[in-house]
Amino acid sequence: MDRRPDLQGQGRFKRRKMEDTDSRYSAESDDDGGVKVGNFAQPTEVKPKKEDLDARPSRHTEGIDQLVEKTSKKKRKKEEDAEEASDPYIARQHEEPLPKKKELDPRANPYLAHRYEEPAEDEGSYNGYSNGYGRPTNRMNGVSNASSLARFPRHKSTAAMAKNAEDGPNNPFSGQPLSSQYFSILKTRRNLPVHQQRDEFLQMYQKSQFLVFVGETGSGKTTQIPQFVLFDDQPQIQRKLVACTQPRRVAAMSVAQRVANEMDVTLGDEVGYNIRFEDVTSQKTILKYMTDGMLLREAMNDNNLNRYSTIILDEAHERTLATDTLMGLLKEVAQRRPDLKIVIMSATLDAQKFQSYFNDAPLLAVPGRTHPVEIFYTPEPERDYVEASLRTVLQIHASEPEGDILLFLTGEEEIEDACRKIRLEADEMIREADAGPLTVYPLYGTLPPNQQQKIFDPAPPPSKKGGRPGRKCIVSTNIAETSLTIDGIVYVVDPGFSKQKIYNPRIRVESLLVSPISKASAQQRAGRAGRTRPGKCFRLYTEGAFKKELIETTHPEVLRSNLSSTVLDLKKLGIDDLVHFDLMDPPAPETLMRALEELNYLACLDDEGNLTALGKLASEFPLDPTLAVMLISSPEFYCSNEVLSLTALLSVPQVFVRPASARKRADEMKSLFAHPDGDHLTMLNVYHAFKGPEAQANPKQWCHDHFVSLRALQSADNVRQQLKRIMETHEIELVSAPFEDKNYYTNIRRALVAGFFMQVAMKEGNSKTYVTVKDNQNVILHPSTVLQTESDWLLYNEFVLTTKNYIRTVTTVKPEWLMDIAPTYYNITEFGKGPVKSALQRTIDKVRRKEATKGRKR
DNA sequence: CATCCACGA
Repeated sequence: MDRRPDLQGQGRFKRRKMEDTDSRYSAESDDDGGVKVGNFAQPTEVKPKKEDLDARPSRHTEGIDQLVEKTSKKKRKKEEDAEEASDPYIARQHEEPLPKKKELDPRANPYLAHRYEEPAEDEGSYNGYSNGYGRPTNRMNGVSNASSLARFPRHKSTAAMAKNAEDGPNNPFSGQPLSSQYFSILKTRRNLPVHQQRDEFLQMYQKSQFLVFVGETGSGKTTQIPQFVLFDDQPQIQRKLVACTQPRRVAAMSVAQRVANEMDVTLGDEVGYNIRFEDVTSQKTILKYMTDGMLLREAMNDNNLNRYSTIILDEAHERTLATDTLMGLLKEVAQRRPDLKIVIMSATLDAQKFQSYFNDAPLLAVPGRTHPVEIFYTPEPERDYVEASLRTVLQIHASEPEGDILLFLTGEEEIEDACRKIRLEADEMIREADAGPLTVYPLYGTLPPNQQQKIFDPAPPPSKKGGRPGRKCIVSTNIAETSLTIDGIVYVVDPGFSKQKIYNPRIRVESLLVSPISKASAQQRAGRAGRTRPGKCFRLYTEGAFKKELIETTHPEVLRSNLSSTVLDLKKLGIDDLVHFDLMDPPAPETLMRALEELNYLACLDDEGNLTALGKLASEFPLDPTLAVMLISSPEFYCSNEVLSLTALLSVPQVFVRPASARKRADEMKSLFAHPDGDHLTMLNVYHAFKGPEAQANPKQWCHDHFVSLRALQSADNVRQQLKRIMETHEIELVSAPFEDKNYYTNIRRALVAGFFMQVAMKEGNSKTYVTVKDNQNVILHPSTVLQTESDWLLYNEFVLTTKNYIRTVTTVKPEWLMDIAPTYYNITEFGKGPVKSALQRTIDKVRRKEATKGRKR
């Protein structure tokens, strides 16, 4: 462990100039109806000035105009102590004698629950999903009957030729007669802005391997460009496909459906999509929409992406980890495969950066089709952005013409709180000032889907005939910035903050921080007001702050994340020389070093930084390396069935639900499942109970009654099946100790150590604080833990840095396990003097004494 | 006493 991959000399941050962009919002006069919203300066034209982009993640926390202290949270009413509830699910500690199996109430018996029948594999939901990525495409020469297309010269076609083929009478790809619906869609398609530049696009596409395509919202790029490519690239001739990647699953699915309609084919035939758990493609497929993560997975088993003739990366400006990794990979693949064409599609802001990254690729820009949005700034900085946003929303409701409101806040609690206050104030306005009705909806990712759907309900009608019109106000996290589009929004209120992930490689912690947004984000938010008609955006900061304080674009994820998973991916993608791998924004060398170090400790990389057998195996799993290593090691601990369930549970959203209205009952229900050794085993108890006959009789009711999330558990089931299949493919044994075995739970806790030995904290003296081993961070238990006893050593799943340093989802472990299972990491000579070292030394001494006693007895 | 932005495999 003394040799580490040498990372010296690669710590340069790339700096690239940002050019002026053309994306600005037109400013219109402020006199519609003579209504002026007080407290706002005149609308101003937005034109970002030239600025360098510093590639380093911002670690500062100061606000936009000034550091805004959040209003102190209302102290919650102390809830009365819950009555001692009887505990049918509590797992017994094995020190106690076990009751005989027959005496157990089946409902109370987690053992019976854990031996649930493995459900028959539902092929339907997987649609032939297979692990064999890059399987040969045995497609027949699909379009022999499409005469109009057969004459197409590959990579020499024109818009006129395409138009001719599109005009029918038969479908150029399937040969079938075209429907009347097709021709009606075709008419609207030809009105899209991109259509005007079809020839220009084709010429650039034909002459260059890389092409950067810039199109604003409403240009039609996501649906049309892949079709333009299809006519010219003719992937079916070579039995290849055109891929178009999306950062999000819903987008991949819905766009594929739309394009299938446009091309008058059945979804899954010529046009399909591929997301995790769902492969809706067939031998016929020539255009495939997919998530960027999915294409990355495929690339791991097909390093040259040989299945594809053209790859289109859509929404590249969002700079997800997968997009960035793919871009770096495609730069290399392009050299090995001169026949592969690559189109990068992005919003305007980053165009030049993409161009220069892809060897000065040609750029084509197409205007969007949106309505103008007036921007208002506050003349003075706001001290409290939550208070200011409430005031602004109410002011809009009081004095602006009809139209819905979208307010951006940072998190669930803030949003729910704001919704309550707006409702209260609005009711008063209706009573006292005859204001129109106002419906307020919260919106955030963890909200159940049926409640998320409510935001699409129409605004309320006037309360009486001829009364003032009603409107709706949506209070949302960043989810409404990109993932969800709500039509009918006319007013956007933007306080200028969002929660962002930050990674600190020094202490290996990812944390969420309320931070100022970027100019790009602010523009995106404002744009949400102009989807259906001209709108207004109220920014709760000064114009000066916008110009001077906000960074141009949000730092890409690759600069804000722990990269161990990405580094493992890159190794599997055949990138040997990470140091010279050309990422668009190279991460801090310390981050890369940390990732390599972690993977080395996990034995996924050897001391030379090469992928080990374990590393190869770990990369087969769609999991973080820690979880993958834990899962792969679990048969050694005779509990791979259980660890498989646990891994699935740790990969899905929180299983426990705790609605504000029923916190006490939710906590009571949770305590029914509590295991004295911690949260991991508690989650396992929930899962086993969920798979038991009582819960399966009516899962929805059972989950509701027990305050657990049906969605999360079903999703865990899904993940479990996928992981199980991968285990079977690679012949990783599925084994369990009998539940009566006194080591049943100990085995699982020891297996946890095999992956999470780097995430362990030790108790500090008699206080409630813990200190993480090696990184020496002071941490406390997250309030959600079920742990009652104060254990000296805890293994944690997550380090959550919010108001305090929390460790969340914890399990008690023993120091002798740590040294036994992870001897390299717990090599005592590598610890500096301190409480951890002394504690480890005491453990060694204790073990030695025991051995000695044993020896004498013999 | 007190509890996580959004995605993805």
